[in-house]
Amino acid sequence: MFSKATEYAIRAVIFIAQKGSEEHKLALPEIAEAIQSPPFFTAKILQKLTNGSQLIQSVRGPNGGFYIRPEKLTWTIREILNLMGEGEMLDKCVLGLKLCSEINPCPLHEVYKPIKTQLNAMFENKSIGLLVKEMEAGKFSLI
Amino acid sequence: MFSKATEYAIRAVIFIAQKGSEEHKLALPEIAEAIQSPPFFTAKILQKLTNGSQLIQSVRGPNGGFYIRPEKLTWTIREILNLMGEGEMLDKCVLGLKLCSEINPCPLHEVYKPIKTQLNAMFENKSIGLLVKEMEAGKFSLI
DNA sequence: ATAAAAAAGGATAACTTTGTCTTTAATTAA
DNA sequence: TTAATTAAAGACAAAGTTATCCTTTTTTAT
Repeated sequence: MFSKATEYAIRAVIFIAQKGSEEHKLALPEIAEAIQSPPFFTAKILQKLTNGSQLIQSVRGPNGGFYIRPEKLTWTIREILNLMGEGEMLDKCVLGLKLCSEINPCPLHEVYKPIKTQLNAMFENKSIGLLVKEMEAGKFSLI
Repeated sequence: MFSKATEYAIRAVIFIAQKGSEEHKLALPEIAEAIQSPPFFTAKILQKLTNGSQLIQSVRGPNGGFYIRPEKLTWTIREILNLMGEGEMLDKCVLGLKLCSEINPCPLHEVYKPIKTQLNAMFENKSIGLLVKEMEAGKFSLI
């Protein structure tokens, strides 16, 4: 459904939100280990999430690492998708038609419409903070 | 959601089913034009759909081209996905976790479950023949 | 038979994604 | 102030995807 990069991004953000804080930053090797992702590649991905939007924070040097500011916990998966450049996937035609729309629908348009609505709802309703809370409840895993 | 190759494959099959027959085969340029795909690339894709499964038939030489046997009209989009090697996408974890399952769920597993069910139903219920009938009803487009 | 038409098959190129490595810059602790 | 630590940045490599071209094979019509 998504690229590897985006999958790693979502998992990393959830892990950082759950285990990190300004007082206890998480270093790259720990993150990559936790979400089972290639460390150097993960570094590149995290840069996308720090640079413009500062969805996550990074600090260099000893005891440096990554953490997320509490106010960012209201952000949703959808925001991560947007930052990774895959947000539009949720708007696009399932058959890749450029012109697919209500007035010029592809053969799957009508069936896919309610599913697309639910996909959008899923990614827009699940905030990072909510996911962390659910993780704390002990039910979920990142590997 | 799917690769370009798979998108082209689905569109091509629908077009061939709708406009072609053993008596009136469709040549590659006509197919590529109709579904707005790159001709040479489309040729490669159609080979995948002829070779093993013979989802579509091909005939070389003058008046040759592609068509689909009537008995193949009961096949569904899911079969096309399988032939294109993307069928497993419908079974996989939305976060790409290898171990995600009912007993080791990822944070999105529960929300995604009913959506995945609907995606599977969509691709397994829409037979090629049904899609053609809906196209005939005049509502749908392939470009 | 021969020429033309069409797909099949193979080679290759362009581009993207994924992944790794090295150097640089920033920060901290001693 | 110095050394160690950590992310940032850039270069690069490997693999996969998308796309094009060329030659071969098959088939048909003449």
